[in-house]
Amino acid sequence: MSAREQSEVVEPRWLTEDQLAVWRGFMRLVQRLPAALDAQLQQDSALSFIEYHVLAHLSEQPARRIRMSELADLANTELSRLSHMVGRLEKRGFVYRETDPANGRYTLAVLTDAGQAHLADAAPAHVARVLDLFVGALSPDDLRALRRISDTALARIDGL
Amino acid sequence: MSAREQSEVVEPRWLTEDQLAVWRGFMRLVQRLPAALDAQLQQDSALSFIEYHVLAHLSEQPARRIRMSELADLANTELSRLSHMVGRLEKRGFVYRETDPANGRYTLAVLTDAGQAHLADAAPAHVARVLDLFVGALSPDDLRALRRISDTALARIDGL
DNA sequence: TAGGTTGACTTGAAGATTCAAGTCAACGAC
DNA sequence: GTCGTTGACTTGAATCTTCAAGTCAACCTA
Repeated sequence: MSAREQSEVVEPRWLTEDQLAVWRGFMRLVQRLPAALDAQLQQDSALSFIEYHVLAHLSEQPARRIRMSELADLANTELSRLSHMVGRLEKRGFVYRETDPANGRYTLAVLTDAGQAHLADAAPAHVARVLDLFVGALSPDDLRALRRISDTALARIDGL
Repeated sequence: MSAREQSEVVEPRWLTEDQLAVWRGFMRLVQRLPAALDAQLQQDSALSFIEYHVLAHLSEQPARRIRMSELADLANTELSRLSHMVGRLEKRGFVYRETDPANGRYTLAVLTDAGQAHLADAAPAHVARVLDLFVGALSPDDLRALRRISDTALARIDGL
């Protein structure tokens, strides 16, 4: 690298007024929508939004079990956080862990009947709120646009 | 309310396959985009995403000061969380508090020169990442769609 | 097959957020 | 003017998340 390049000052890039307005609005949504869903779940079912998703993803797996690391990816969380969280869900009897019989390096999280039942209790009100607050307002065009926007951004985030 | 109504079972509502796919993708974005921005800010400037926004909003206010409750709204957080957060920023010398001289019930948060300087240091890399990961990929149509979607959802959330 | 490496968790402490109370200034009713 | 009420914070404890280490099984590699 040349001295010229080393000392080069990168011109700061900024958002246009329009971009900034959309960005701020979107960030408002990004903070407030999960908070609203959390509040409903917490009140009605004593679950956080992520705990709900952990149970929901588990219930969709064959034999209601899946590796911790895969579950962490599905639930959009780090493994450490998931480990603590599953520990708490385990104490409540909703989940238990077992070493993967096929490979001792992996741990499987398993949904219990009590966990499945709790999820089934929680789901209707949660889904209703998702529809009322967000998804129900999306037109087919909105759905297409949002899918495209999400996919593009997620690809960029994965590429970090 | 009649006995008929009291015992009425509400038919559960569910998401279509298409809605569910979009919703899951969007929630993935909602969790991962802030995490990616947090990581960059934390690494480069020892600030969380919300702390950054607190400083940014303060710097835009006349005399770089604003009521705690207004700041909480702008930063999309609860007052209690903001109070703890401002306490930490205060310890670092980025902010201080004073009772509103116009009305003793209010507290003003004030951005210090050190806070302003820290924000100015942090901003370019943060804005660059916002552009790279998200805003830069949005077409004018995307911007319009996203603004519409955010506004609709936020109106519904506010109406709770 | 012993020794080192990698990947998948787990753990405990430190730090942050949430929840439920508590404080305090201003206001309104009497 | 005193008394309750309201609204805007603040506080401390409980809970949760993050960070840095630690453990352990499987896999290389010599």
